[in-house]
Amino acid sequence: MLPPVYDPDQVEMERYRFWLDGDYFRASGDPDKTPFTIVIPPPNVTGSLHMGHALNNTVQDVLIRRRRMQGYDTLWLPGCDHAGIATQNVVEKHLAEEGIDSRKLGREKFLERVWAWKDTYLKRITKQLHRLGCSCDWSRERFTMDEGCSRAVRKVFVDLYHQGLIYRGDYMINWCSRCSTALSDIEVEHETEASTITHIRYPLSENGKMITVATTRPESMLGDSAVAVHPDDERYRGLVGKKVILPLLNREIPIVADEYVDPEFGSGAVKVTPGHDPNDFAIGQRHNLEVIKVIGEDARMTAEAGPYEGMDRFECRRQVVEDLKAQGLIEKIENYEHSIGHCQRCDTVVEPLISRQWFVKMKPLAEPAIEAVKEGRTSFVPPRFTRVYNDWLENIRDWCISRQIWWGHRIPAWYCECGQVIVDYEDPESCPACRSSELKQDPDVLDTWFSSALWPFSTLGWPDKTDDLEHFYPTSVLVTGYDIIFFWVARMMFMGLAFMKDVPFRTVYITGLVRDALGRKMSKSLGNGIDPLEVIENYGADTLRFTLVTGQAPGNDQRFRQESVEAGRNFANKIWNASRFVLMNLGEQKEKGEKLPQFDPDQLPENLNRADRWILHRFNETVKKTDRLFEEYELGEAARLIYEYLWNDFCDWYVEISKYHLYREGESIEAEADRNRTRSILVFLLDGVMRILHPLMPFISEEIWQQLPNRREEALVTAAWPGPAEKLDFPGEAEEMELFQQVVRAIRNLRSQVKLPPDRKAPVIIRVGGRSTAFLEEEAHQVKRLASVDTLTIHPESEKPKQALTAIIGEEVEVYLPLEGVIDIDAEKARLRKELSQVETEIKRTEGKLNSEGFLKKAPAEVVSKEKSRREEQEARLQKLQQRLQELN
RNA sequence: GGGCGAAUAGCUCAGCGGGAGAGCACCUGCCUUACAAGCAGGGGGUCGCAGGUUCAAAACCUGCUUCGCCCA
Repeated sequence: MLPPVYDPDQVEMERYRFWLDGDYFRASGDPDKTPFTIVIPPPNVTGSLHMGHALNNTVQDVLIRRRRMQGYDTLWLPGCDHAGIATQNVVEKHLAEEGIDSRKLGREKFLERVWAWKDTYLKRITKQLHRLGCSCDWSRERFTMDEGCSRAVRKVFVDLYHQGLIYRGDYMINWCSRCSTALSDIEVEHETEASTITHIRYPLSENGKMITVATTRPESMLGDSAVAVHPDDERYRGLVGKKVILPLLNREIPIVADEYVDPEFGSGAVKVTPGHDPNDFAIGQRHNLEVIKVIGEDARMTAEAGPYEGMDRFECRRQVVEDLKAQGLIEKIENYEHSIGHCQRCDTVVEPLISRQWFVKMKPLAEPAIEAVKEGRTSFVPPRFTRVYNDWLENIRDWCISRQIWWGHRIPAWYCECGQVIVDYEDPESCPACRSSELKQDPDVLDTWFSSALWPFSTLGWPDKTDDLEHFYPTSVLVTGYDIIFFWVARMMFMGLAFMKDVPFRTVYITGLVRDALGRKMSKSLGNGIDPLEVIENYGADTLRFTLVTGQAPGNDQRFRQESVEAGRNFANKIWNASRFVLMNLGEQKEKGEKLPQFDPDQLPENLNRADRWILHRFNETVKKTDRLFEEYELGEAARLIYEYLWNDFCDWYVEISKYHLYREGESIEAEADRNRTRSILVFLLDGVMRILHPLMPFISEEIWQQLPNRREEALVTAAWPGPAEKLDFPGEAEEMELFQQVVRAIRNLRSQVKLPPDRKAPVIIRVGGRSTAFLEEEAHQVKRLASVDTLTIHPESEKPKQALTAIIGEEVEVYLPLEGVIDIDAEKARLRKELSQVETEIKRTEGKLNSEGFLKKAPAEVVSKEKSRREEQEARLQKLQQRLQELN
């Protein structure tokens, strides 16, 4: 028999093995079946999975498992990303710890080490996804640098180059001197920092009069090639075209007029450094200014910086200020807050500089991507992220794709000494222009996101025309965090549209961040990250999954708290024990290996009792509602609904009620029929709830389901998803059961007032009128059991005993708990008064509505009649309460 | 500067036009043969503030405050 406490450790390992052995996760590729496809956001091979991955992959697994049960040909395609800069950094650091300098190791040897690293971590990540229960089709696993994906990258690069959408040139890029590579605009993170702004005086050549400019980067003045003022600025009108002497270097530079200058800011004159500022670069182009590079790739000053050559950029900043001060050229230095760019990967301050790099021309690619979302061919959940996507694509700048690192897809461009550039699908042997075979391949690699952008089709076999590509593209849903809408979602969109002529996915489901218990972002530097594997080891994967899903509303951040995990663990244990109860009570047939009578919702047995009908009704409602919520991606709400049904309806009421029937003595045909019917319903309900629970908590549900009798399918993972059944709708019984529950609760409440323990049975008298009499009499045996009553009297003319506590339920029912001893009259009066005032408030509210002409005229009829019956009920209660109170006085 | 989100019970959060909800915490009583990771009962809220729309607002609109995020 099952142990009384659920032990996920044992179950989960075995169950995952069982699924793999049964090959249940493999997509058939059957062209006659409707596909449902998700490609995994490939985790970086830098390390292990964090809580964000756990959430992201849980959501995907939930979506995939439900569709699989619904009969779709589901493909969840797994894989990893080579993560260029990130991985190179990690491996370099690792090697440094061994005392190895990567640069000295050389490109080939270094790459060998990275491939080895990749193998190790890929295995680790795969194992982690297994532990989480992810039902990926492992036979189709891919890696961004595998042969196929690399071919896709090459094809896209060459095609875009030939279309003129990829070009090479000298432009302002973001440079990380620590990673020693160029970065794209979005790999730079801007942080507002407290800094200073230095106001420097530049003397005019002609008369030595001063013009003041302000800068947050004084060292950049060494690279100034002009001073700019606004063309309409009266103060400087006469000076445009004149020259100033650049201090320290004594270079003569012009004063130019440019619309870009804000006359309101500072003195209205700005220094122009085309070599080290994107805006200044633009001004420089308009005025044909010299581009002077004073800061080099190593973050040290170049020869152009004259006496400052070789100095570190920040050291130079101090020195320049000091030297200017000495010459009396500093007007003032003010505290100033401004935004400073940092490398996303290593946090080093990024230097804007001019460099020869490869770029993707974005406008022509972005437009179809904007259009596709406008037309609704791809939509965001929740929809507000559409704007984030649009705004970015509408203001997009060209994408710098070359990186000066080793780990990644090598740029397929060769340079000949004759100056010819060769970009081709195959490695060239000789120069088509001069026949020389002295060709050098570009040493750089591509931005990691270049290959990630192709992921939805490169993984399905593109550029070959494969069956998978035909069947599974476009994919159904992409699940990802809002932090990579720009990096990844938008780029997959335009690449998919450009090369597949269709969107890569129909829906983009955006998840929020998983934060720590205090609401802080989990980070390595803070050390506040929680390892999902540790949670799995302590609580089980189902618990982790349930915790993450219930904590989650689409697009919103969530906090990860120990208490929530424990709540999830308790739920898993509750499921386990409810199942134990059912399995332990299947009776003699089970032991003899005989088949239990099967409950068939299409052919309902005649002897269903009220509670049976009620729970079937509740189950059916739960199926309907959760299915709708899953459809709307409201996974957290769906999980909550299942939780409530299972715990509050099934366990707290139906299981308790069923005990009466299961434990019924006797060999009579009727008693046996009663037992068997109850057993078959318990099994049916357990089977059903395991099905709707399976996507959320696959391990425990499969484990329990495997132990059920009457199984028709071989595994829950591929068993049918339950649909709503009209025959299970019993609204009448549902309503009656609600009153029944109220009566039981009322008795329990009265008992609790006088602290009667459950083993002290007591008599109860119920006075009841109207329709409720008959059914309450029918359920008397259950009321007695559930509320510890010995003799229960139910009658329309029941009199209240002198010494008794009273509860009033609805319009028709009064419950008396007679007390032979002394009752605390004051306490009872206080309780009734409190209830009275609640009823009065309620009546006031209802009256307010019903007295309003507007309400009667404009509100829907059903709302009005609901309010009316509510008022009647409350007024009946009011009367009874007043009467009881009077009796006590 | 522009945009987005959050503000609901002590805590963490659902609810998003028609009776204020859950989990945890708290108080009371129970080891009742599925479960003490449990059972039963209970207390606790001018739903951030101010206007407006509506017969009806926690929910919709406008403004504001506080916090957080993204973009420039």
